[in-house]
Amino acid sequence: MTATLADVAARARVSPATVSRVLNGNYPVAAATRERVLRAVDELDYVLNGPASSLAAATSDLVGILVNDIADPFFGIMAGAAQSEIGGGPGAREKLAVVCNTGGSPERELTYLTLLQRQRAAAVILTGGALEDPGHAAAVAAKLGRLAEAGARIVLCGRPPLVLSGAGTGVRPAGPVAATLTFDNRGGSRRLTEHLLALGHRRIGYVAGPEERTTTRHRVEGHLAALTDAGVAPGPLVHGSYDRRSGYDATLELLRLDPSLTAVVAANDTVALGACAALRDRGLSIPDDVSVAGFDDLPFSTDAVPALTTVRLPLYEAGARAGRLAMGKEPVPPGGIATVHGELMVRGSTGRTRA
Amino acid sequence: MTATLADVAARARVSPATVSRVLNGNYPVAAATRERVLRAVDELDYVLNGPASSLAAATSDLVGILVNDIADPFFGIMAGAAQSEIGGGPGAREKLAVVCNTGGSPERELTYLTLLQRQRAAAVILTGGALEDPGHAAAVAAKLGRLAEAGARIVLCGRPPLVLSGAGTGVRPAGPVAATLTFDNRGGSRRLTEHLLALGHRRIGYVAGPEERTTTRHRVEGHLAALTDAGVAPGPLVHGSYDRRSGYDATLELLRLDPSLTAVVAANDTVALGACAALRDRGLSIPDDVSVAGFDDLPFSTDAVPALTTVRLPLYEAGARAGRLAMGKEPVPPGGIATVHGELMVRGSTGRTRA
DNA sequence: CTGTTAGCGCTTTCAC
DNA sequence: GTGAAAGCGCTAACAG
Repeated sequence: MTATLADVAARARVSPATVSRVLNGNYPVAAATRERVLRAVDELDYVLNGPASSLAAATSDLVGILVNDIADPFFGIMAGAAQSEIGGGPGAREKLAVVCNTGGSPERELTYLTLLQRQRAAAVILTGGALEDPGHAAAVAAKLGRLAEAGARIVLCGRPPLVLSGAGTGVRPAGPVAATLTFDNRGGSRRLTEHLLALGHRRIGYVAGPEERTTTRHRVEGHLAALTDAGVAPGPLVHGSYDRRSGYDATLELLRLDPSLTAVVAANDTVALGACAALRDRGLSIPDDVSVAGFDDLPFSTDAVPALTTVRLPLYEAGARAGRLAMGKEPVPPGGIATVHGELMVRGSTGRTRA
Repeated sequence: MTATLADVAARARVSPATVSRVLNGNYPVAAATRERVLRAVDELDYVLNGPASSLAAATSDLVGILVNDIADPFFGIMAGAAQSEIGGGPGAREKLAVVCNTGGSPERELTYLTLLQRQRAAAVILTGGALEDPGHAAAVAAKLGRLAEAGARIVLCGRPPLVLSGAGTGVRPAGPVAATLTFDNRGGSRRLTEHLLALGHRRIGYVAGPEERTTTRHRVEGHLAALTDAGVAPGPLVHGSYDRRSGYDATLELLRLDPSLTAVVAANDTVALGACAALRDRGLSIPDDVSVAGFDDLPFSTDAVPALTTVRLPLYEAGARAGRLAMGKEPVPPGGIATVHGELMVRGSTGRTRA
């Protein structure tokens, strides 16, 4: 039914090998021959058989991008940026950049990794925070090891460096991960809280992300570090998921735990939006009664009313860089690890405490 | 290096054929034998070679989901829902649901379709509005035809039915598309504008989406139909892209074209957010001076201040259904086409015109 | 620059 | 219920 490379060869009166060579463009072929082959391809409406070529070449043109939540622009922005650097690059053989949504589930993360391994993926990019469960971390590390062995380039984006288990003896190889782009969640969070402290806030509630996640922990740590340095006692802290509903509920709980709160720091912008809604519903004005701050600086944060004070993470740039790293189009940073810093964006949702 | 099926066979002291059979679970194998094979698989840490198996079986377990903008939750929600119905279904052989971001570019849409065809994808889901360029539409239809011929199940989600070219003679096959889930953009838009008319608005500006897109046209048509029925003259209309920036700029332009506007209808919620920002910056209050309405009812719309009046599209449900349809887990609707309706959500951003 | 020759690792009749 | 054998369609040496 479908035309094969042999059909093309016959029609162009050349050998299959020659057809393969012009298709892959990785070998000198006479212009006239190439012309003839290309015409035959066109006339037969021929499309290369991916599985066959992957099998023979022992590598595929699939690049997997794992995200925790595809409906969250935090991941969408990174994934889209990475994809734009991978797909349709002129010259090189077209790569198929695909995003896989783990939904934050460890099992699905492992399943996707296996599926990608099965497809002999050329590269895998893991985005966003990791689960801190040791068992799962080991399983992921092992899977990545096998992927890397099979030739896949592994890139971490917005995720802390892989901690290699075993004796921590001096110099050791970078492990299976080719490059890591880690976000300075701790530092960003710290600066954010320092900003609040500078505005006079002393009773600060914290709506944290899901427990056992690196992102959650690092942001909390930065917050606490700022408080400690200032000699201010930590306010109430409630965990939740990364959605507005969770921000809403958690803020209500925070208010219950400490009605004298003057500021709420949220795990991210989405959560902060929920926090704002809860405060409004309680009749509190932002920032006059309570200041609110988020994290990430997603596009909608500017449009919140009042606009959200937050920490801007260069998600697009980081995603694009991860994509280039995965393609080997950019040199790996020294030590294999680069830290991406956030920028404090002070906007209307935070203000001085009342006199 | 990597273990092959033959290795597993040797270790389990059975033939490769038997290993294949237990792995695919599509053939009777003695319990004891299966047990032995599974153990060998485990011990060798064996992972099936996808390309090899796809080549031999002439079909792969890849399912592609095409989206116009992965950073837009409109697509993220649908894609995530579809993926959850496809990936990791117990029993059946694990499928790899992957999302491909076209960025709204026709070339990339075609490229991804070719890449998916090359991989011998088991199914392809196209989400969101289509470009109305006849040439491109024909190219896409042709590609889908070839994909379908090769055994891929094609599902359209949130996209109008494929119009088959050629003589429109009576009964004709459904074409390459197995099922179409189309959104009633026209109807939803119409009800939204009727709502505005009922509130007394007569000068309504419209921020439309990108030109030459089905979604854009249908929403505009519904809006105009409502106006026509009410004998109200259309207000100014400006085209833009589906982002907040575009909504901001377009709204300013609308205000310039007609300073007496009392309402602005936006192409979608994101655009509406930009519109709100523009109005506020102009010192106009919502909805006292100008009412604003969006479309889609994305999660953040409830949190806008005031909360956005919009048309709720059941994106998650539609995406999930598309996923099931792609897997053949759900019967195809009669005629292959099902219309998904939107629900008018009246919230704070629209109000009566001033007396 | 081009043709020949082996497989790549798996599935699938067809026998037993 | 299990094994043997013949490819699936392509790439990659290796010659020429």
